Formats: sequence, C-alpha cells, structure tokens
Amino acid sequence: MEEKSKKERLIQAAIKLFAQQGYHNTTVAEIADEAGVAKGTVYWYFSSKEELFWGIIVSGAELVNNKLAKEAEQNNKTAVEKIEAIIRLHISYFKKGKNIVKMTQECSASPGENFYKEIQQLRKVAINSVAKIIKEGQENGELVADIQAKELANFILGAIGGAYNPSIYELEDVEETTDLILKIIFKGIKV
Amino acid sequence: MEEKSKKERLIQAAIKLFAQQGYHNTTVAEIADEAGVAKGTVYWYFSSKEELFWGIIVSGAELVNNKLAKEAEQNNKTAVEKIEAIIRLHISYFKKGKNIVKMTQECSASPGENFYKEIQQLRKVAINSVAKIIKEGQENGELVADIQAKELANFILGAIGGAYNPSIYELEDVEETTDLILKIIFKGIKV
Amino acid sequence: MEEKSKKERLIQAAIKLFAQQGYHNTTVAEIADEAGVAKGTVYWYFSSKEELFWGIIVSGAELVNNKLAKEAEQNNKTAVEKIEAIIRLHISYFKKGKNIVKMTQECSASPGENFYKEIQQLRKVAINSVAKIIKEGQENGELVADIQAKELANFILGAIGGAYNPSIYELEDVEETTDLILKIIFKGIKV
Amino acid sequence: MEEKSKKERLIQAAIKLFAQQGYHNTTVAEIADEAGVAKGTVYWYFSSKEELFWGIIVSGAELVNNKLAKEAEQNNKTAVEKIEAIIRLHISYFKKGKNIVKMTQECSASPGENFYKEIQQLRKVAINSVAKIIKEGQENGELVADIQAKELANFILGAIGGAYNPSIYELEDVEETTDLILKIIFKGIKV
DNA sequence: CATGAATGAGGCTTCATTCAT
DNA sequence: CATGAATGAAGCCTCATTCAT
Repeated sequence: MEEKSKKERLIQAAIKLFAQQGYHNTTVAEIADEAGVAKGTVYWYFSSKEELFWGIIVSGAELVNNKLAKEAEQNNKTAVEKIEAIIRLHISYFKKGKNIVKMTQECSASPGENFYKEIQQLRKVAINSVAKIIKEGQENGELVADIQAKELANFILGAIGGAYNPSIYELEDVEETTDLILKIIFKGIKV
Repeated sequence: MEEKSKKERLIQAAIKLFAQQGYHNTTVAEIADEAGVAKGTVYWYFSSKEELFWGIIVSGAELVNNKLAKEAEQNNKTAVEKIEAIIRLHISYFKKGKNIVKMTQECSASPGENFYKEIQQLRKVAINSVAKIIKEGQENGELVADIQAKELANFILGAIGGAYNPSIYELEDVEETTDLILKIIFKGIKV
Repeated sequence: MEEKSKKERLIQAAIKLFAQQGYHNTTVAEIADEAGVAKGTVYWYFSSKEELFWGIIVSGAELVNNKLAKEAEQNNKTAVEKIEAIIRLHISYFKKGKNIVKMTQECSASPGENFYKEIQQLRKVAINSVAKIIKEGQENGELVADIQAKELANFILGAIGGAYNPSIYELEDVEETTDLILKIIFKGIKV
Repeated sequence: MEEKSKKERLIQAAIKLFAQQGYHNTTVAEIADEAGVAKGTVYWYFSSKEELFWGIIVSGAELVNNKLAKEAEQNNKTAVEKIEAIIRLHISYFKKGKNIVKMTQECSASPGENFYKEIQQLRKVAINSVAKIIKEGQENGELVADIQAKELANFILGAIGGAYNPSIYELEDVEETTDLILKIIFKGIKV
C-alpha cells in the first residue's frame, strides 16, 4: 500500500520538476517516472501536461487570492494592519510553497502559452483586493492620497514578488525580507 | 537594396516574436519568415536559436548595467539623486525596449535553460552597482542605516521590475510609474 | 498479429538498407518505412541511428570473436587445423551474414565516425586470438617461425576479408574461396 | 605569391581531410578553409564535392593501374618476378600515398555512393592485369595450375590491401609487410 | 485503473550548392 | 578568377498524446 494516491504523487512530482527545470524542459515521462507511475497514467488524472501545470498554479493562486479577499473584508483592522497582513501572508506562502512560486513566476513570464492570459486574470483579482484596502486607507486618512489605488496595489504585489528572488539569495530567513518590505513601503528609505 | 541588413532584420524579427510568443513557442522558421530570409540564413549569423535569444538579452542587459555602473561612480550627486536616476533609467529603458524587457523576464523565470544561470549573474552585477550607491548614502546619513545594502538594492530593482508589469495595464504613461516608485521608496505610503 | 517483433523488423530493415545504401545514405525514415513502423518507433528501441548501426556490427563481430577465442583454446587440434577452422568460420559467416559483413567493411573504412575506433578494438581482439594459435604452431614446429605472429594474424584476417569481395564477383560458391585461401596460405603458389 | 596553385592546394587539403575524417564528415567549407580559399572557389575548380573526392581516387588508382599494365607486358621477367614487382609497387604506393589509400578504402566500402560502382570497375582492370601475369606463370609451369587465375589475382590484391592496415599497426616499416606477403604467397606458412 | 508500446507532427540544425558582386 | 552571403532541401531526434491490452 502506497502512502499517497497516484494523483497526489503526480502533482508532487510535477511541482518538483516544473520548479527545477521549467515547464518546457520537463517531460511528461519524467514526471511519471518521478511519481513512480506509467506515462499513460498521467492522462487518466490530467487531460494534458498543460492542465497539470496550470492546475497547480491555480490551486496556489486561489489559496492566496481567497485569503487576500478575506483580509480585504475584515472590519476590525486598519488599512496599515491589513497591508502588513497581506505582505506577511505572501512571504509565508513563498516560504512554504517555494516551488509553486517558481512555477507561477515562470507562468507569468511565458507569453504565448494559454495560461499566460489566465494568470493575468488571477493577478487582477489580487490587485483588486489590495486596491480595495488601499482606497479605504486613503479615505480614512491613513495612507497618502495622491497615488492611484490600483497602481499602488500593483506596485506592492510586484515589489513583494521582486524582493523575494529565491534564486539570488536563497533567503532562508524570509522574515527579514518581510520587515524590509514593510519598512520601505511604510516609511521609505530617506532619513 | 533593402533598408536594413539581414542580420538586423533577423534580430528585430526575433525580438518581436520572442516577446510576443515566448522562447519555446517561437520557431526559427517563423523568425526567418518574419525577417524575410531563408531558414538557413539564421545560422549564417547566429550559431543557434539560443544564441540569438541570449545575444539580444545580453545586449540589453549590458547597456543598462553599464549605465548603472557609471551612475554609481558619479561624484557630484547625492545618493538619493543617483537612485532617482537609476529608476528613471530603468523606466525609460522599459519604455523603449518593451519587447526585450519581456524577453528578459521570461529568461529570468525559466529554470532549466542554459541562460538561466547567466541572467542571474547579470542581475548580481546590477545589484552590486546599486548597493554601492546605497552604502554611500547610508554612510553620509542620507539613507536609513538599518537595512542591508544588498537586500535593499535587490528590493529596489525587484520593485521596479514588479511595478512595471506591461502585461497588466499596458501602461503607456510610464512617467507615472516612475513617480510612483520614487514616492514610495523615498517617503513610504503612510501619512 | 505480426510474425516478428517490431524491434526485430527494424533490425532486419536496417541491415538490408545499411548494406545496400551505406550508413550515410540510409535515413531513419527509410528504415522505419521498410520495417513498417512509424519513425518515432525507431527511437523507442534504439537511442540513435548510430546505436542501431553499431549494435548490428557488434552483434556480428562478437559472434565471430567468441568463436575465434574458443577455437584458440581448443586442445585437441593442431595449429593448422585451427587456422583452417578459422578460415571456414569466417567464410561461412560471410556467406550467411553478407549484409552485416558489408556494414562492417564500411564501418572499418570510415574514419571520423565514432564507431571507427571501436571497430579497430574488435579487430585487435580477433588478431590476438589468431596470433595465439600461430605462436603455438610456431613453437611446436608446425608453422614457419620467421614471421611475427601478430603480423601474420593480421595478414590472414586481412586476406580473408580481401579475398571475399562480394561486390566484385558475387561469389555464390564461397567454398571455392575457402579452398583457395587455404591452399595459398599453407602451401604458397610457387611450384 | 603563393607557392602552389589554388587548385593544387584544394586537392591537398581535400586529401588530408577526407583521409582523416572520411567523406561524409568532411565539409566543403573545411576543405576551402584548410586550403585558404573561399568556399565558392571550390566550385570553380570542381563541379561538386563528389567530383573532387573521386578525382583524387582516380588519379591514384590510374597511376597504379598503368604501372600494373606495364608490368604485365614486360617480356624479360618471370611471372614470379612480376608478382613480386606488383607487390612492391603497391606497398611503395601505400607508403607514399597513405591518405589516398585511406580514401580509396572508404570509397570501396561505401555502397550507395555514385563512385562505389566506378571503383569496382577500376578494381576489375587491376585484377585483369594481375590475372594475365598469373596465367603466363601457370602456362610456363612457374605457378601452381589448379587455381583460377582471376580468383588468385583477386586474392593477391585483396591480401595486399588487407595486410596493409594502416589503422592497426601504424606500420612505418612497410618493407617488412612486403616481405611477409611475398613469403606467404610464394611459399605458404607450413613447414 | 494502469500500462507502455507506438505514433507522427514538428523542431533545430547542417551543408552542398548558387550567384551577385 | 574569387568571394562569401544566402538558400532550402533534408536529416535526426523529441515528446505530448493515444490506445489496445
């Protein structure tokens, strides 16, 4: 009796290999091998290589997006607190789901793929959640008002992704990154 | 007599198609077609599809890195001014070289490719230039001192790239993006 | 249900076409066609065109080399008998494996190919077996002693290959060739 | 002013490279490079790669064949002397024209090429010359009569080629090879 | 459910040959 | 005579996907 279902093993194998080697440099055969199943079996659980890849991305992105939406709807928090929560949320997700994050980054940077347009859709949803928080903060005077909420939301999410560059520094201590981002976004770097 | 050399036409065709369709979804045949030359001609000027792609990336990255390095060596500017110049430099490069930027982003997010490690090297060079400026600013009291220079450099470059997400908003007016970034990085968003 | 496995059919097709047209003038597509399988199937069974070619050569050469080695180790035969056996062995192999012999000849005469050095290795093994027999014959006075054993071995094997030139005379009656070689090698042609 | 004509330089370059790398692994560009001329120039002197290759083979083969024919027509020599002369002729040719010999061997073992049939024709001419000598020797009682002259001629020429295996022993001292062949062919190896 | 042999479209690359200069 | 940029046919190989068992 195996510990995990074949489907689960396939997903785990896919995450590992896609993150390591990228979408195009990972073959269905390799994934099946890594999961310990036959190549044909992949097609019983997933209709295509693309669906397998995209399914993983979506599961991760929706997880984050749902938490983002919930955060935006909180009533007993200031906007600053919510933004801080959002940043912590992302960083902790990056920490746990390093491989899926890498996949998502590749996904976001691969024009010409079917999933390229779809990932942008997901990004827009995230931006909307954050923008909502920002607008509140601007309306109640917590945040500076001379910035477009959506653009700021885009900046914050982009900065998080940009700062978390797992390939450069192998940041094991991502807590530091969190603090860095919070500090800059809230206080700037000028004395 | 044609206006541009075949080599130049090939490069332009490659930039256009790689940016639009991604590296793997663009065939050498398409590039040749777009450039109006025979397939074999590509190999007269470039030793492989990869070299063609990577050559374009490098030309762009070195351009920016050289300017970055020069900026870091300026003597008659404050650190803040230098950082502002760097941000303007990037944004103006993004504006002109939209397609090459897209290619670079794909390149940076494609593990398993030969150029993946090389692009990281280029990124490190850029980070070093920016970190040098930051250190100066911290030493002369312009910038807050409780942040690691290299991490901050990584954040700034990452934030620029993250904020400039041409696929989301088709930001024609990138000047706004510049101002946004400057404002946040220097002053933060809290009132 | 087909009579032979696809792998076997591929090998037979390859032998036929390689012998007829040579290595470089035979395409993988032709071999697949001749075998009645798809082009891709070739690569399910063989890792490359070269491996397919070389595998056939080796199977034949090892067959002969093994018999040669066994012959060399016989105790109840004179050297002359052994040499006769060796010649008969080759000629009967040539008779049956005409096509593989042709392939081997091409292989041996194609510098610059990866298998060129390897076939020489196989040839050396064969020479050693024959030289061993010759030395015995020289030691016990059966054979003339003023000839280097290895050179003589090389001559004998070379003469067999040279005499058996299937492209010149389409010798169906190879028995005659056997007798010819035996006569000359043992007794010479002078009255 | 260059020492040799371009045509001559091309031929020498071709001989060197064809012998070293084989016909299919040598490109026209390499030959032009080695000769220090432009690729297009090759086609001013030779109509095709094949013609360049074949021209070299023929020049060598005809040289030998002419000498062979002359030898056959000598009146003041015994058959044995003529055969000895033939063998010496070949070995000395092998010594001088190592590279052309290699090319000829490849040529003879490359079915599917246009020159494959032509080289057989040349071989037949050589055999006829030798067979003529043998017949004379058999008629005047010098040589054993129970062997077909043509088959013996084929054997002798084949044995010479087989014995002279430049790739195995790097025989610098080809004189020894000559003696070996003479000894065996005339006297055999049995005591 | 699972397998893995089989498929075939399509990609990258090589290279003999041509031809305008 | 000579050049070398340009061509395009053709080859080897990969791999997502299918399907009979």
